[in-house]
Amino acid sequence: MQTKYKSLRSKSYSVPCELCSVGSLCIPMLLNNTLHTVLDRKKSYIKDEILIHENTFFTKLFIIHSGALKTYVTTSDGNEQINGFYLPGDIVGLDSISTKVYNYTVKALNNVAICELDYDELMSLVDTNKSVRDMIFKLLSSDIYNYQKLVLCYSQKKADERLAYFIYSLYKRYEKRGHTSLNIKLSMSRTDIANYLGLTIETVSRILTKFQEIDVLSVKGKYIFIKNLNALIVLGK
Amino acid sequence: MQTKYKSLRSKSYSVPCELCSVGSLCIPMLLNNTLHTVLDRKKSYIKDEILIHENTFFTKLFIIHSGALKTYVTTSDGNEQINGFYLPGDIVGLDSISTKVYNYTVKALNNVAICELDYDELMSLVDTNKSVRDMIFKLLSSDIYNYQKLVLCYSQKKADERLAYFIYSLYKRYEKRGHTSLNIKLSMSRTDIANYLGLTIETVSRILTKFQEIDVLSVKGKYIFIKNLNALIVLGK
DNA sequence: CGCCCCATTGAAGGGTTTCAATTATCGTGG
DNA sequence: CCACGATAATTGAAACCCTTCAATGGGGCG
Repeated sequence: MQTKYKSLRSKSYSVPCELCSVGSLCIPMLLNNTLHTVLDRKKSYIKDEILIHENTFFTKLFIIHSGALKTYVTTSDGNEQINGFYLPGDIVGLDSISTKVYNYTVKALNNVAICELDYDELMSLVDTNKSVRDMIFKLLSSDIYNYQKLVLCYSQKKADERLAYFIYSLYKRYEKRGHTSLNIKLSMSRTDIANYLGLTIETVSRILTKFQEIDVLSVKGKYIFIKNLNALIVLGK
Repeated sequence: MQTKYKSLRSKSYSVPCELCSVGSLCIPMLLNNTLHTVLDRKKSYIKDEILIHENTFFTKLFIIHSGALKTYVTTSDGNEQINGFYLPGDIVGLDSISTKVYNYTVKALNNVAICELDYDELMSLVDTNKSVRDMIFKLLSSDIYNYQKLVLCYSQKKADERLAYFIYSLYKRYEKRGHTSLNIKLSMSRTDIANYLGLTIETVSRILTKFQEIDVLSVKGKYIFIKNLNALIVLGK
């Protein structure tokens, strides 16, 4: 089943629909042909294209099928402040349910395929389908859980711990979607990583060389090979 | 209306039920007398009492009526790591919907009055009542929104900015619940604040004296008076 | 009143940033 | 295909911020 998808799509990372955030919602609904309106499948955006501008009106959630996104806000001094990176299977926009607007700009880090979920129609689905309801609650809740862990990460960890945690979390997010390779291709620049982690690009660079010196990673441009996963986990906390 | 509540309860901070997180859910439901089972109102816990132990099975959400809570996990080296502080109107446990267990220990910082919401019964209410459904979604979503901002805070801010942001966010959380006083009584120790902010107690202390020297705050033990709110906001970012 | 814990203050050390220079990589055009 | 320029990444040295270690001060509770 998974191989079938792999052969059909995804030269790089993508997620078989069965492993997507929306999980059971997606495939069966499509098969039943009941929900074309809710789920607008696989819109494509090219690298650096902006999907959503900060503060525009919230209407739909985005689920990444393939590629990667970043979200950022523009600070008062005109700089870009990255909120997060989103990988295949991730869902973007859950915070906007409460604010009614998108709280950040969403930009494609490379060519992406996106499934778009109309929120209002999703809500009507929640009312009629308990498993959808439970899935959405679980999605929201696990997002909170993940953010809580992220807050701990940032409030407590030093630079090298942050970076180790960041790389390991990339690995784990891919793993959860069925990609267990120790080779990771970074979709984002060092500048983006530094910005996101609240470090300088120089520090990120220095730590990456340090991680190579102690044989935890092998870094070549945007490609990272995890030579010692356990050590990386320990470094990340 | 609000004054009525103020006179009835709350020597220190508490929230009139109309301003509680559950908002419209709480009062009308009780008045209708339909939902005694969902909402177990105003259980009391004394200072330092543990409401919930980490990793125990999740059954209900906690809404604070008066007093304050802290949540923490025990790290591998046996130390306490504080996740957050909860004030009147706040809701605790939303992350546990996905994990099915409580992800931290919940402890009373002083004598507290708590409303307890059974999750399963809340879900049946979600199915029958759209405004409840919307409220819960909004609660979950705004929690995500707040955590996103918190992640930005911790990943980017220096020690003095973190502390300024922390104090201002305390002020704002009280304000949202109807307490606009510039006098804040800290429910937690310096040690707790330092732990939570990922700083040392010495740094917290030094920054507080600095904030006094520049006439932003006046600090006397657990009491903080905000002398210059705008300056505090600027310092916090 | 005295004890203990919490908070404050000071000086030295370590980690991160800043500034500056060099090297590597990518896309473009010849 | 190579050369070139521009951008991204790496490396080094000094400055700054926060922590660590140590000592002192203060407030609450028996």
